[in-house]
Amino acid sequence: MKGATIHDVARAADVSIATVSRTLNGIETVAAPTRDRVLRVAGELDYIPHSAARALSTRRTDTVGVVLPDLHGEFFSELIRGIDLAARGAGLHLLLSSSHGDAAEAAIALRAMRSRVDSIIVMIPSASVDLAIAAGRGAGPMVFLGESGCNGDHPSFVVDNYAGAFAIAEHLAQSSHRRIAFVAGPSDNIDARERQRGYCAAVRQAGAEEWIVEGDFTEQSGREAARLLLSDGLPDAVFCANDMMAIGCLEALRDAGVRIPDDVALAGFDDIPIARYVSPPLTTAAVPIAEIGRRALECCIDKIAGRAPDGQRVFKPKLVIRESSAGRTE
Amino acid sequence: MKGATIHDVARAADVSIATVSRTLNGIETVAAPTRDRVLRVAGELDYIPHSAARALSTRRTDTVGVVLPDLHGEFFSELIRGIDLAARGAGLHLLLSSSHGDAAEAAIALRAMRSRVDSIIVMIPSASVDLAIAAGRGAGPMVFLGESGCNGDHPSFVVDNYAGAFAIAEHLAQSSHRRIAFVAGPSDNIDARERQRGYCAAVRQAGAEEWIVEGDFTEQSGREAARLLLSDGLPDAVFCANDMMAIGCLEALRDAGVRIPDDVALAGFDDIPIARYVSPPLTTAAVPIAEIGRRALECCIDKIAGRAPDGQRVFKPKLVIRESSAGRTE
DNA sequence: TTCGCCGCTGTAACCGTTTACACGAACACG
DNA sequence: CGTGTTCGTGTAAACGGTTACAGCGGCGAA
Repeated sequence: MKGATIHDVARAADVSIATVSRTLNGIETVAAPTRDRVLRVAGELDYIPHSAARALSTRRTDTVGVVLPDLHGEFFSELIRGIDLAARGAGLHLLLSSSHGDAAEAAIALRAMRSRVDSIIVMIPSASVDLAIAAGRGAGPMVFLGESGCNGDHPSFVVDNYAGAFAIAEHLAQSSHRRIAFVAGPSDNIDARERQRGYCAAVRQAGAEEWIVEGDFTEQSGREAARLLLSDGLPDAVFCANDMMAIGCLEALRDAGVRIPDDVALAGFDDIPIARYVSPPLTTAAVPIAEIGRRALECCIDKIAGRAPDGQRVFKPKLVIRESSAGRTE
Repeated sequence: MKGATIHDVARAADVSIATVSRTLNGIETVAAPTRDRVLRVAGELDYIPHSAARALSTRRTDTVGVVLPDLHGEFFSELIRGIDLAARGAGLHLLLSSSHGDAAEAAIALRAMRSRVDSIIVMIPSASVDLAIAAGRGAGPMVFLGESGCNGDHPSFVVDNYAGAFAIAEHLAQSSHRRIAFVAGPSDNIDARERQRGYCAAVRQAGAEEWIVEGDFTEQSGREAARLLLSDGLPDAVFCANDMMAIGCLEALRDAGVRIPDDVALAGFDDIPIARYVSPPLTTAAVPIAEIGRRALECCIDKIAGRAPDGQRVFKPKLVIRESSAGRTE
């Protein structure tokens, strides 16, 4: 009931614990008959090596830590799925933690993971990444998700937010929308800032004016932005810095009787699965979320093995045009 | 760089490792000046006890394992969020694993968790739960999610699928829909079977006929069910065994020019977040997913502490009527 | 025969904690 | 001034593996 130990196996197979260990780890030369006997006995006793004991001895845990700002919603679900896929393929375990957007909480989570993992995938929402780097020190190689300000001395997976946002804003401008509003993300979020930069550049290029409304990536803030726009006089198009805000915006505009895309065109960013289901389906910049997760985990594996260089891997989002912006043709 | 050990702290504070251990664990009587000195030194060295060593010694890992059929989509995201919330509140870590719906894979995951966790939350999709129970043996108390056939010798959190489905079908029947089709879930899934039973009872009570179409809980299967219904002649209402299928159904019907709820009323089950966003918003049976996750983890804590009885905790879903079924009033 | 080598196996040290037990000092009490 | 108690601390034995090193039998070559 209490789990067989290596000593139990050794006794039952009439060998020493060293031989059992060698057999089970596949390494070194163990005589065939001995090996077979050990394997048989281990199977019969349902022996599983105690992971803590092994970790203590080998300094490896076969576990990767994952620290995300939140676990809620489509985006993170998709990310975790990609990470899990790669992890189970490599026989690694996943230790999960969320920081609720708080850098201090993230630091605590990272510290707590120190001896529990071989490597860490971390996504820090705000620009204050130094705290995290300090906290994660000693927990093995760290891999960053998102533009995080670590200056190239760690691997990081980033999205080309500027290019994606530029493409979206350009697309909106091409459909003869002159007045294009932008609902921004949190000001301390680098991804959000880059998207705003892309928007500004495209709008300027099209000879239109910048029109920026505050937001914080939540559906609720999208709804509030829409109310503000409704009272200020509607633009021709609204570009929200992420899909969740676009959905909030969509609901509020629809409730106010605004037709999309006929009265106002709408676009988001990320291409979370919901984006296809809302009505009308949302134009957005598709980020390969699950693939980024998978690649990040593979990067951890490489880092643990000592290969894998530092520096950024940039993913360029794909413009996905759906009905929310495709209505007007002049 | 390599992480200070308890010996380093002991040496620096000029005490024995036993005193350091006692100080840091808060227990026993350590003289105040000694305690202060140890704490100060530990802080200066940024000492964090090695979790594997501690686990080996105490046989506790402060970690709870979570094994789910999948990590994809709204339902599991919400569930994990609830679990995480409770876990971080209790200072516990989360070891995550998905079984991809395969009972054998779930068993592997459970075995691998044996010495890594103090307790396990497990959701087994199919009825074959015995394999899992055998595999999880020795990994601490197990808590089940969903109707799983463990006959009361473990705690389990289940939804009253029968009552929820009955309520939905009754609601559809009350709106003078006579011909109500049911899109079923996988036949080896107990939740799905119970929902079907609830549907059948309500339809029989209303004096209508049973009309069952196959499905497997995926959006795709919902779409196929809709095509079948379109070719067989449409019913007055369609009740899908979960929201994802209802969404697939909705899309396919809408594409075919069917108006919802005017031509056909539609309902799902679960109340995943998307259900509110689709157009028209979906009538469904609301399951408190995140709360179930939270309660399951709290149950793990209680089980570890030796309290917490076995047996089922039943959650009764709440009927949520939205536009997809609210159209017709005769 | 003797020596060296090789293939296989066992012994024991180590990984970093917790904790039962022993021990010494201080102190109250008869 | 012994003796028993209490308080604070140290010593050492677990916990369950991995692995360097030693040992041993058999075999080929000198």
